Amino acid sequence: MERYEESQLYRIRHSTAHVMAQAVLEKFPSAKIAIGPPIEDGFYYDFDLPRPLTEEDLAEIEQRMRVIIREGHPFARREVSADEARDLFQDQPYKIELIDGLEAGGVDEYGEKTDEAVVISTYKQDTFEDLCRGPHVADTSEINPDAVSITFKAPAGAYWRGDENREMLTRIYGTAWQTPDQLAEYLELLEEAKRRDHRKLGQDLDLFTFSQEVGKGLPLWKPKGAILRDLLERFLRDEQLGRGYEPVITPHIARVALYETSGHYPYYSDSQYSPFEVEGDLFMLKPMNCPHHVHIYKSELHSYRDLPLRWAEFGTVYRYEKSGELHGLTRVRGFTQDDAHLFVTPEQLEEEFLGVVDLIEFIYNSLGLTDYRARVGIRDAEGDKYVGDDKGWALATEAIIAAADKRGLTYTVEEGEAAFYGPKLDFIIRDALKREWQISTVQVDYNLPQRFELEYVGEDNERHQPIMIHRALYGSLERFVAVLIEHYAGAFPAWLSPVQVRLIPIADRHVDYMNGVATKLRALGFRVELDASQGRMGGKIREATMQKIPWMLIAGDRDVEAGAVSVRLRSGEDLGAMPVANFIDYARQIVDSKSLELQ
RNA sequence: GCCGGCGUAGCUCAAUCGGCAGAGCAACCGCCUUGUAAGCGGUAGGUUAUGGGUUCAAAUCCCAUCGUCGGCUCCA
Repeated sequence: MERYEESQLYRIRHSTAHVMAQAVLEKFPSAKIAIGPPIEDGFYYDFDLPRPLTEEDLAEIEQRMRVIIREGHPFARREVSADEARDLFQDQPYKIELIDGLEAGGVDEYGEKTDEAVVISTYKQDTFEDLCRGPHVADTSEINPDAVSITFKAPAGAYWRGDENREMLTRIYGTAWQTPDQLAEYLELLEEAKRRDHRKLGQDLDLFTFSQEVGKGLPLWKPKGAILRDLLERFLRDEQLGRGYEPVITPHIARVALYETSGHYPYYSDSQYSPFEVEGDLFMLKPMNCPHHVHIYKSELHSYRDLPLRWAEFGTVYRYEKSGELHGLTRVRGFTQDDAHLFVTPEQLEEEFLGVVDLIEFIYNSLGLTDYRARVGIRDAEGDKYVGDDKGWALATEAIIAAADKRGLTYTVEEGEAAFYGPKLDFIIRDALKREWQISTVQVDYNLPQRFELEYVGEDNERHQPIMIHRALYGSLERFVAVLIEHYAGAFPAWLSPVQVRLIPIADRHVDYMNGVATKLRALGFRVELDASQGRMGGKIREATMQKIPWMLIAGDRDVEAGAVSVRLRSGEDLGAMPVANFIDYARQIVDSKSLELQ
């Protein structure tokens, strides 16, 4: 496949960014320009502007861009010396800073390191010349003015060079495509994402809520959301039991000293809540479960015959997130991990690691999350944020890559993505809208066992150090539920639906019959609601459909007489009348098999 | 945390230039007794996020705080 960076679309977007900068400078001649690269699905350009932008400004700039594009200006490249460049951009302090950097050969305009000899080049279209390494289209006529938009997304603040200690600039986002149809399709995708937004569906479907008085970033699970989450927990818990895991339970606070030993405290101090004093000792809310589990291990002497130990806990942890970073259920200040720690011998490492990968893939497939990729996160060169010796890191990294290869996973290796105590294998799923979410993680850890002096007695009667595998499949339940809500657009598979069956009597005289059906279904474990409210059947069908309830069972005189129900699916499909017993057989099969379909 | 937008009934939204806070849905009460995506009528629901200021008069203008949305950054 053609690399995005080499595609025509990339050049179009990069060039449109320049056109936008020209239009902005025409409107605000005193504006300072920073950088304007193409990004996934579009581009942006950062400006230092004399005043905040309004919607009218954006519309005006967009119109001006179309005019510039239609005029058909060529993009002219030229190479300049650093001094020439400084002269050219003497009124542009951000460009000067970039030029200085380029001259030093350190970084390119994206702030990335480069070893190549740096050639400073500019591109000029019409009246606008920008420091840029390109590439660009040959002429603005290659841009379709009707496939460009900058009004589709609000401008936003962005720090110069992403550094929160530097100037706050105004970032204008744009998108550009080759045809207006592609633009329309993209905008439609954004609309669909809005419709699927878990925050909106969470409210519409009564799953969860937030309260200012409780505190931001602290989700409150309503009954329908709680049952959904509980079903996911039960599903995994049962599966884990069948795979030799044992549950453990640990409290929500611990002494600060625990995290000093584990090494978490210094490394993650800015995402932890302030410690509090209890009887002269410092405690804190637990930011992670592993040190607790480690101490369960330490509570007795283990034999190699005990290993592997697989201990799992749905452990709630608390981490400080800056207020501006909170987002629905995906970024919260307290969340529950489906955490587990495996204590293994070196000989068991690969098999146990593969066992975790197998569980991950089983869960994904069960939920219809079939589009995912793996990522091996290793430490980066500098590495002052890591603990442990090189030998342990090398062993752990080799083990992960060997296991991933054996499993036949396609994966990428990315530097700087490791945990502070070890390398890891992450699973990233793509949801129904092709958005990526990092969900599962498996980590190999030689360090915590060392820091906590864990041991087991080997066959040789000597003390040995076990290796720990940290793993989470859902990651955080909150976040996972959010991803599922958006993936399914709120229409959960029947086994996960908070309400599986809505009973709709056609007239009041059918309510008694429906009560009997409800009792029968509930006794079999179905989650059932009877809509005995005033109103027409049509309205009740509409209501149940909007609540995305899988099955609507409707009964009037004909059904009562026949001991039947008329079955309608949320998709609108009418399965017609069937004896209640037949519906039960059919629905049980769908639910028990965790089918992703309703028939 | 920072930049910008927004905050009106449980939900979705209206209220012209600063001039009587309103509608639909939901809730509640009735009527209708219904056959596959909204039957009809009524009742109730508000310190317009909070606090201060300007004004004869503030949902509307100004300041602060809180929340929220879009980003930046980070995410064991």
